[in-house]
Amino acid sequence: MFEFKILKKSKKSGARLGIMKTSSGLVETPSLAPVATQAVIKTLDSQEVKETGTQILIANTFHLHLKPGENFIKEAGGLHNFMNWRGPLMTDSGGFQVFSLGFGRDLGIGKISKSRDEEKIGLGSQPRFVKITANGVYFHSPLDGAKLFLGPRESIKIQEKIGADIIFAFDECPPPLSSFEYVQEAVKRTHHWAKICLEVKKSKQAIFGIVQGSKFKALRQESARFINSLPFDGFGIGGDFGPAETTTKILKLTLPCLEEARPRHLLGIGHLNDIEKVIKCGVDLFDCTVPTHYGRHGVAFVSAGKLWKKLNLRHQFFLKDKKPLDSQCRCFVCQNYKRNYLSHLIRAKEITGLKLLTFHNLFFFNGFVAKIREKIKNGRI
RNA sequence: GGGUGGUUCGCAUAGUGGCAAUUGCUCGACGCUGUAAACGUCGCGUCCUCUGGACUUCGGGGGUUCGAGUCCCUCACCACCCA
Repeated sequence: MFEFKILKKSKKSGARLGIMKTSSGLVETPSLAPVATQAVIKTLDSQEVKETGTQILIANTFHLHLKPGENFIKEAGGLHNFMNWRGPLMTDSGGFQVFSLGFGRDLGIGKISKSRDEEKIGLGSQPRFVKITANGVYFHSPLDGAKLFLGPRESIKIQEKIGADIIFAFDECPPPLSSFEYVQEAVKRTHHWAKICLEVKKSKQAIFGIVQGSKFKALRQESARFINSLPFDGFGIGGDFGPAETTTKILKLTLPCLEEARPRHLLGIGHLNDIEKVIKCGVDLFDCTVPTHYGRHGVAFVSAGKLWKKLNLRHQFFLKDKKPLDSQCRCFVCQNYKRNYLSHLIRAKEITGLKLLTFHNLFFFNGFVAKIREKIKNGRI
């Protein structure tokens, strides 16, 4: 069962307020999907994740295939039972690992352009440790080096066994330093794979097709039109969008090529700076590791008047700071603990420190998005 | 009193005669956007005109040597063993 209902469309921007119905419950959109790569939000249990206001999680096909393996999850009663998360779940297809374990690893870069880097990836380039072919991708397991192959058929089979409510088509996430020609080929592969994913899927899970095209407007639009022509339940928009300032430009050109009635999930974008901007472009869902990842690295996102700021609790300075992490925040961390203690825990590498910051950051991000939903409702954006 | 081993960057360590000198931790700075991520990169004697240069270092003092953290003598301290 899968439905998406748009409750309100903004008159001031492309923002939409909606409800996504899945077999496991509702998701108010726009929403953040925190990243539970290994069927867990690192440091938190499912009950705690719920208490952060999280409505939907995204787990990872590639990593769960390696460990514990989809068959174990299936035998455990599917991902929901396995991890005791009763709400909506998605699985990413493994397409991001084509990048992160491939060119991302080779070049030591993330998927977002940092500057106007020169294009280093030309047509026909291959990463060192990953081989990309027309039918799929050969990987080496980051756990033990074992060879493995993942293509559209494999990814879908695995995702069916894992059993999330929403699954993603297998795609290739091209690196930000790609040339036009390289991305063009990657988009072709992704489109070819998208069709296969739809053909082989037998389950009743919802499936989202992924739009690629990097920073190239023509490719983005072509990809959006193509993916839109296929009977996907929703859309993922992946890859990079060039330097920060071009992200919204590209989204504004891409999203109108997608049927309005189907939800759009922006893959892997969700710094606080980006969230409102992308929602105004018409994004309904997005996932991002920033709140959890930064939390474990000692950084808390907190209110600063109407805005926000980052606090790096690793700094000794905070050992003298007796204020709550965020005096405007109603989460249990901010109700019960002070910055001096949190800083101590982080500096002492205590696991509870990582947990408390993870909890707060997720609570903060979810609250941040909830406020944006309010703004759409009230016609303020 | 005798013997043996030790004394190197905040701590712990590596150092064969050519070293401002290893590694780990601590400390500091920075970075993390579909998680190879409780992680990574860099710095950590002093100073400077800082992709390089100058100066001062390896418990103290003396010696051998072109050159000593490394060899010799001596003193101090620490550890263990024997009285």
